[in-house]
Amino acid sequence: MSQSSKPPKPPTPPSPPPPVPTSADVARLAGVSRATVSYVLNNAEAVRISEPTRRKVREAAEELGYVPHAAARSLRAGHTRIVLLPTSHVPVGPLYSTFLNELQWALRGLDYTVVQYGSLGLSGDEAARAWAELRPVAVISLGEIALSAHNVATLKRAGARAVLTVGPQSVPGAHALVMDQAEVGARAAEHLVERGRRRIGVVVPEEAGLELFSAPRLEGARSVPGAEVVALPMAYSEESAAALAQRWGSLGLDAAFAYNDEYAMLLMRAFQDEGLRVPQDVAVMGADDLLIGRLLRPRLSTVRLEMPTGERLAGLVDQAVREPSAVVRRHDLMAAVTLPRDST
Amino acid sequence: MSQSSKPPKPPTPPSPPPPVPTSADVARLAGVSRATVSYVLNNAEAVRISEPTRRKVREAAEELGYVPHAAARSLRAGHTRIVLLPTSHVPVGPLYSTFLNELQWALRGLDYTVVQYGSLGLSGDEAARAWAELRPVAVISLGEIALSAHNVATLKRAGARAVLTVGPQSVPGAHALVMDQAEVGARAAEHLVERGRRRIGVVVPEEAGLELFSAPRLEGARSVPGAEVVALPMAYSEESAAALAQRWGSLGLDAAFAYNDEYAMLLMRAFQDEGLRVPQDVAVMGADDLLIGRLLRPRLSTVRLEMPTGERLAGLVDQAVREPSAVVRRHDLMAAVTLPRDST
DNA sequence: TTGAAAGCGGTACCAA
DNA sequence: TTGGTACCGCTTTCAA
Repeated sequence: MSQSSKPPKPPTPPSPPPPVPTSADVARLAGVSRATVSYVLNNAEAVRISEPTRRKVREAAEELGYVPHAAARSLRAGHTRIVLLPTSHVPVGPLYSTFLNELQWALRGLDYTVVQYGSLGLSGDEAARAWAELRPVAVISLGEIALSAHNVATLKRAGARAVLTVGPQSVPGAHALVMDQAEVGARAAEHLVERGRRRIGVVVPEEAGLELFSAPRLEGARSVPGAEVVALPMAYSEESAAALAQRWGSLGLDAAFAYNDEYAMLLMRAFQDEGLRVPQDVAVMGADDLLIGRLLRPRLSTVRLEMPTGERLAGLVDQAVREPSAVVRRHDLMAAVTLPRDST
Repeated sequence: MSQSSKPPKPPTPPSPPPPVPTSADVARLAGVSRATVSYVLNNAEAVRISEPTRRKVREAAEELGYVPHAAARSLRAGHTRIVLLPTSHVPVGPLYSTFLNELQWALRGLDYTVVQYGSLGLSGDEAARAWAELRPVAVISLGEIALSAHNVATLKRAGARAVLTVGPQSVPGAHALVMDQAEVGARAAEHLVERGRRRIGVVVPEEAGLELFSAPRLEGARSVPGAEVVALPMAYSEESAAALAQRWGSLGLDAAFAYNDEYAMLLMRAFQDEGLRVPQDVAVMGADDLLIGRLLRPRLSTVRLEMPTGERLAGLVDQAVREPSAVVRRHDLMAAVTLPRDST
């Protein structure tokens, strides 16, 4: 651009953001080559660099506040250490939070970079594409988005060495840890039948995104001999619970199995406000063994699904990444256990 | 490698993973140049490509299952659209989950890629470096990790155009949305004093990672004239609550302000099991206005901190990214409001 | 012990 | 309307 004339500047080009320091800048400042910088900062074993040089490089990097560019690095390397964890943040409870924590911790210990990718409102195809763009070495789908075989293929073609699904159903091509939600429903219904109940209302959340869990729980309950099951839609609100409790009498039911302990709590409260006694007039059962269940009076009977530890899952991921073919596509089933308390 | 001899293969080199398709592969298959592929797939406005060519390219991409490489793209572009959301998954409740959902949704609508980065167990420095490697255009710290001015500088030098903090304290260099946790404590104590209580026990969680919130809440309560405040450590468990309830009589207190509604619920339950009447013998106050607070009997009085909507925060981020200098470093304060119910 | 240079995948300028 | 090509930042042979 010519310096002789001074064209009117646009309104606010205040300061062109200062350029991000690169390894070339570090090299220049330290008076060495970019190669040397790379060797020093990565503690390359295969090459001996003199101590004075190392110091110079380290100081230069420090002075400039140099941080390597992950994208450039992985582009060159041809692969990443990213483990992608899709999340769609349904309020799924502290049990799940704790598990996520463990998992992230363990994966970081294995030198993976855990990236949670919010996929709320994306279709399976859109989500899979978006994830594939990041070239993750592994994807762990916790069942919050329904993944098709085609989606799994997309991810694998994009270099994913492992795709694990933890959810109600297994997906072709992926290593599946099947949480059999149907078993949760079955255990609950069996318990209620044992307690002499026959006509069971199963509370199904109206909230979107929970069908993957709630539908199999309902079906599981239906599959139990001796149980007559009625599906009861209910939202996670006091109003909805109150409405359900009010028409309860006309339903002719003697037990309720709620989607989880939180829905059970809402409903039990509403029952009590209606003057219904738990468990005499109506038995109430929850699921997931949340802490609140033990604090309620009567204490809430529940069904707990054993989760794998985060560490175990992290190990599974790592194994699959190292030897994708060695890991035969097992279906690890997680057991559901009944915890009888006072509400049934 | 020679084909004439057959050297013993290493145990399991089963199939070298098939290479990930690149835009060059698409170009080859479509019989065009890489440039053309780029134009077509990005719907470049500045260039007119014939319809037949477009179709050829699209079909080739489809056939190969081509997905662009985000790292390569952003390397070339010199910037990303990544908004980094550090998470350390303390079980912080549905209020927060909902907010995160809104935020992610709104940011995606603004064409940002939201990446949650699990930073559990990292120091501020380690975390800032790890984040900086991803070259996010913006970072939104929800206060789960204490960010120093130096950390903010690291991020900015790495190209972050906006660093927002939402938390109890403002950080130099960052645009801060200050959630004044002290105000929460103050509101609670004021309310209790109004109700004629003087000696207030403030429940402080023993769980790590909550100090950033709990300490200011305690101090806020201390600052209220007429209130004598005693700090009471308690873990999020029935046992801990029961132990506290047992020694309550010896403490000479007439009210409890718990860290949040969940801790309040635990404690209230333990009080009742000890035969203490709420609110006659002891007033109990929670915080955060969780749903459970309304389900308890007596209904739990609480203090609610108004969160900004996810959409508003997303807008703030976008504005800061577009015009970093235009956004003067405001301190947006979020108000705390008291919700008196039956437990006080 | 250190440096020069190629190349990872994609974009955009300049020519044709 | 399309193709050739330089370049983004980093790692890693290969030479010196």
